[in-house]
Amino acid sequence: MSRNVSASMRKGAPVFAALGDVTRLRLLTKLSSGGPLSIAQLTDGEDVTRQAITKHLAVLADAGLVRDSWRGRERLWELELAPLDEARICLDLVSRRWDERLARLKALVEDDPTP
Amino acid sequence: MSRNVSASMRKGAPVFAALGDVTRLRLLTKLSSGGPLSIAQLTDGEDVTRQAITKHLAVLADAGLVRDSWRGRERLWELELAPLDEARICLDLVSRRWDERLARLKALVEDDPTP
DNA sequence: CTCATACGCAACCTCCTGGTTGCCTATCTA
DNA sequence: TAGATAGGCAACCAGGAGGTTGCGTATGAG
Repeated sequence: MSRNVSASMRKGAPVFAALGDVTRLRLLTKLSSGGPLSIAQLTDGEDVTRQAITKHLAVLADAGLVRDSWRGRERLWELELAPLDEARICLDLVSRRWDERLARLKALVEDDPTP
Repeated sequence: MSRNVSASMRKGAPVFAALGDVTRLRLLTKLSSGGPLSIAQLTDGEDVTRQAITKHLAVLADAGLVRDSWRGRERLWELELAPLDEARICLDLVSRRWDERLARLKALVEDDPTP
């Protein structure tokens, strides 16, 4: 296990899709160092509407990358690291297979002085 | 350097976007262990048209994730690892900031027996 | 109590994405 | 040389993504 490529991909793809937008990445970095932040706080500095930010947060939440909670009239958002690790695993999977293939090729060339 | 968050994000976002599709991820894993492969070979086993695969490859190429070369009438595609590393850096950046923040909070609580 | 603030919901718009089909060209092979 | 194979190009389509505006409702502050 952990070698199940197709499962790792199915987990990774939605996360990557969520990460594939500059605005959303910016939101994540804000959250990574900024504690739980309200939508208004997250919108601040961005050049799109609060509604747009809300939608982006929904996308991130669908991918499991953020979690929300209410405090009074504020909706606070917090980072969730687990999916990021999942994504990293997915990247490593591809990189490792590539390295293994290179090693295999190298072995073929070196270890075989023609039969 | 390497601490420039916004630059890392601008590099990472297009890569993530390219990775955010199961078909494309599958293509990458095929390429990661399968040497340079032709479009026909990459289409084989997939449940979409050759044209669709061609478009996916174009997206991957735009993100720098694959490279192509011609051999006769075949167009061969090969994996390119560099952008994957870029993506990993981007993930690490977020994770690290999060960890640093946690450490900061912990220090605040522990090191401060109320003034 | 009143008003500003923080947010949700819904409608709407435009543009991109993923996919298809049809047709045409180049190359390999029998 | 004829036919199969590998691929490009262009048109087309449905649906989703990202964004906006307008309006309504809680909650907090003065």
